[in-house]
Amino acid sequence: MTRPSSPWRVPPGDRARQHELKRDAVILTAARAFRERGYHNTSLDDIAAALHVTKPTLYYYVSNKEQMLFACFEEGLARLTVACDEARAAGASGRERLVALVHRYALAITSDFGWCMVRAEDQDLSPAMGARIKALKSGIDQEIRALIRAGIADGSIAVRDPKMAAFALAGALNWISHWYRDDASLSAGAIAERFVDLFVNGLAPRTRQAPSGKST
Amino acid sequence: MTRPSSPWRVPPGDRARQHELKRDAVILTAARAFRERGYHNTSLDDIAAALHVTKPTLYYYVSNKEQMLFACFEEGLARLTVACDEARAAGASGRERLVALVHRYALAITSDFGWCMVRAEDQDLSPAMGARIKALKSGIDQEIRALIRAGIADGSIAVRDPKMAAFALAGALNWISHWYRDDASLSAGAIAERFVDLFVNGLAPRTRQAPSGKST
Amino acid sequence: MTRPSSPWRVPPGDRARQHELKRDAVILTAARAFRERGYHNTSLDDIAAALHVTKPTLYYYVSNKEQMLFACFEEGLARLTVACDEARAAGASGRERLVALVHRYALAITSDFGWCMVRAEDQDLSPAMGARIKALKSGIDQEIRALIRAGIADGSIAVRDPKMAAFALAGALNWISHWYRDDASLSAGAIAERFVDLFVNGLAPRTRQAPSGKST
Amino acid sequence: MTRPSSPWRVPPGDRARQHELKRDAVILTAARAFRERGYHNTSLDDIAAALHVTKPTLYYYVSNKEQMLFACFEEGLARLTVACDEARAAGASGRERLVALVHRYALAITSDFGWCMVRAEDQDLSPAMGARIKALKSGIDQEIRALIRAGIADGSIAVRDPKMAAFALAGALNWISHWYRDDASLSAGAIAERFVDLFVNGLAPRTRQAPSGKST
DNA sequence: TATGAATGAGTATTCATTCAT
DNA sequence: GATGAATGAATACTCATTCAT
Repeated sequence: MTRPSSPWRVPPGDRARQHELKRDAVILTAARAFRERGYHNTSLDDIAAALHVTKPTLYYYVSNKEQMLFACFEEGLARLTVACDEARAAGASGRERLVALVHRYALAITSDFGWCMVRAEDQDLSPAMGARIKALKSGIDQEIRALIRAGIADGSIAVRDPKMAAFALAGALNWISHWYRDDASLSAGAIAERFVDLFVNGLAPRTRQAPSGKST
Repeated sequence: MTRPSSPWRVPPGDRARQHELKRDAVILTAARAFRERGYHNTSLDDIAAALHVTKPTLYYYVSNKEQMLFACFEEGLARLTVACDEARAAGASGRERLVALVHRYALAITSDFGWCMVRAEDQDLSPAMGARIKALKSGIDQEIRALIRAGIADGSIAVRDPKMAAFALAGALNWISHWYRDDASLSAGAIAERFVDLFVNGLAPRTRQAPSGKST
Repeated sequence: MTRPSSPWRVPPGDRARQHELKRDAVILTAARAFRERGYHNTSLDDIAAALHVTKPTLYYYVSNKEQMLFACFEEGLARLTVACDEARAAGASGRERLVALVHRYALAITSDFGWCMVRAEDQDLSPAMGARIKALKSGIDQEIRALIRAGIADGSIAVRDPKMAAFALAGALNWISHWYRDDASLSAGAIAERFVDLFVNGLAPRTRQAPSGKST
Repeated sequence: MTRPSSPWRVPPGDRARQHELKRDAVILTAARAFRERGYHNTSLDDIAAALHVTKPTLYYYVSNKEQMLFACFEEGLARLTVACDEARAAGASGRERLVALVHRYALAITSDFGWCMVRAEDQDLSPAMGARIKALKSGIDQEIRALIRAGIADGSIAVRDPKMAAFALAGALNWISHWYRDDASLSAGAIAERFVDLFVNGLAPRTRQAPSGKST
C-alpha cells in the first residue's frame, strides 16, 4: 500500500530528506507490525529486524516505543483530518458531505495506520499521551456530529440522536480495521459504498411508504 | 453477575460449588481488570490483589493467563449466544428479530465481559486459541447475516450487501465497548434504541411521514 | 567480618526470620560488591551470582538497585548512630566523649558498609533519596560539632572553628574507607588510636610551652 | 583555568595551539561535569553538548572516556605536584613546609579538577590506568610523610605514627571535595587556615598560653 | 487449598565507540 | 576537523509460571 519499505538500501537524495525518509520508514514498519501482532507483542527488535537495522538505530529516529505508537497514530489521524476537511467542502447538503467523509474515512482506516489510529489505547500510553490522543480522537467525533447536525438543519438528514448516530457511524467504520485485510475481496471504496447504502437508506425498505404503522 | 467480588471471605457451601464460585470470581475480576487496564497491562498480581489472594492461588482455578482471557471471552460470548437464540424466536419478521438482537447485543457488550469479548485479540492468544475465538466470533456474525437475509426474504429488510450490513451493525455495536463506561448517561437499552432508529430508518428522511412514534 | 554469606544454603529457622536473614545477606553482599567494584560497576547479576541466586530473586527482597544502596547506607549509618549515642554517654569531658566517638566511628567505617555509607553519592540516587541521605549524613556532622562545642564549653577542647574541625575530623575518618582493606596491617582500633593522638595533641610538640611565639 | 569554555567559537591562532586549546577545554568541561554529576552519570553527549560540539568530535582530542577521566586526574595532580615542590622549598622547619603544603593542597582540591583527582576510582578505570593512578597518588602520600618525618627530625613535629598522620591529613584535605562548593562561604585559603590550626595545635588546650594570635 | 519463594525468558533503554562523508 | 549515522554490549526491571510446604 505504501512503498518505501527500507530507505536504508535506497541511497539517493540529500541529508535532511534521507533522515525524513528513514524516520517515515520506521513509523510505517512499526505501524504494520503493530497491526499484525499488536503493540505489546511487537518488540523493538522485531521492528529493527524488519528494517534490517539494529535496535539502537530506531532510537535515532524515535525517542520511545510509546512515541512510535503515537507517531503512527498521528500519521493515521492526519489522513482522517484531511478527510474531514475535504468532506466539509465536498458537497452541498450535510448528508452529501457526510457521505463523502465516510468514503475518505474508510480509506484512512484501511491504510497501514488504520489499526494504530483506531486501537491506540490510552492504556498503552502514558497519561499525558493518552490524554492527547483522546482529545484528537474526540475532535474527529465532533466533526462527524457537526456534519450530522448540518444535515438535520438543511433537511437532508433525519435522526433523533446525532451523538449516538455519530458513534454508530464511527464504530462501524473503525471496526473495519478489525476485519479488513489488504487481500480482502472488497476495496475500501466498495466497503464505503455499502456502508453508505445502509446508513443513508436504513434497513427498512424505502419504496412507497414505511412498511406499516408499527415499523418493526 | 456483578456481585461476588470475593467468595474467599464467604465460606459456606459444598465443595464443588465453592470451587465454581471462586473460579467465577477470578474470571469476573480478570474481566474487569482487563477492561480497565487492558490485557497486557494487567498482571496476575493485580488480579490476585483485587481478590485479596496471592498469585499462585489463581492457578488453582485457571491454568493460564491466556485461559483467563479466553474464559472471559467465553463468558461474554455465552450471553451473546443466548441473545441470538432469544432473538431468533423473538419476532415475526426478520427485521423484528434483528432489532431484538441489537437490544440484547448492546446489553451484552456493556456487561463486564463486553470488553474481553470484543477486544480479545487473536494477537494476544496462542494460534490455537486465536482460531477458536475467531470461529466463535464468526458464528455470531453468521447469525446476524442470517437474520438480515431472512428479513430480505420476508421483505422487511432491504439492503444490497447483507455481509457488509452485518459488519456495519456488529461494528457499531462492538465499538460501544470503546466508549461506554458504567457511569455513562445512557443505558444499554437507550443506546440500542438510538441505534435501531438509525439502522432501521437510515439518515435520509423517509419520503412520506417518517415512521413516527417508537419505531422499535 | 560479618558471617552469613548465604542463608540460602542455611535452611533452619522459622519463616519471617528466614526472610530477614536472606534480605540481610542480600544487603551485605551488595555492600561488599559496591565496596569492591563501585556502585555503577556492580550489576545485579554480579550480586545475584555472588549469592548463587538468580536476578529476579533479589527483587523479592529489595525493590530497587537504588534501594539496595540505600539499605547499605542505612545499615552503615545505624552503626554510626549507635556510635554517637554511646559516645555521648561515654566520658566526662567533651574531649573524652569525642575521642570515644572517633574510636567507634573508625570501627563503623571499616565495616563492610563503610564504603556505602561514605561514598553513597547523591548523584547515584534519585533526588528524593539523595535528599534523605544528605539529611542523615548531616545529622552525624551535627553530632560531632556538638561534642566539639561541649568540649570547648567545659574547657577540654580548644579550637577556633568547630565546624571546620568537625569537617577535618570526619574527613580523615571517612577517608579511611578509601585506603583501608580488611587485610590491612592496622586494626580499626589501632587506626583510631593514632588519629586521636594526632587530633588531640596536634603536630606541634607539647612539652614545656608552645615551641615559640610564632608557632609555625 | 576556569575561563575557556569553548574555543570552538574562538577561531584565531595557529594549528597546534588550537588543538591544545580545544583539548584543554574538553578536559575542563569533563572535569566540571564529573564533579557535578559523577563519572558514570556523565555521558559523552553531556560533555559534547556543554561544548556545543558533537560526540565524535571529542574523540579527536581524547581517545577514551577513561582517558578523559585520567587526563582530568593528571591535570589536578599536576597542581598537587607543584604544590609539593613549592612546599618543599617554602620554609625552614618541616612543620613550616607541611603547613605550606596544606595551603596549596586545599587550593588544588577546590579547583575544578579537585573532584576527579580525589574521586577517580580505580574501579572506574582499567586495571592498567588504575595502577598508574594509584602510583601517582601514592607519590603525594610519600611527600607528605617525608615532610612529617623531616619535621620530626628537626623537632618541629611530634607524632607517633607519621604514616597515619599523613593519612589523616590527606583524608581531611581530600574530603573537602565532598562538601566544598564554589559558592561556599569559606575560601580554600580560609579552610586551610582552620585546618592548620587544628592539626598543628590539636584539640587539647596548650598548657600555658595557647599560641595566641595567627598561629600560621 | 493457599502461599512464600524462586526463576527463565524477555524487553526497553542507554551509551561508548566507530566510520563514511 | 567535524558530524550524522549506526551499532554492540550491557543492564535494570517485569512477569507468567512452578514448586515445596
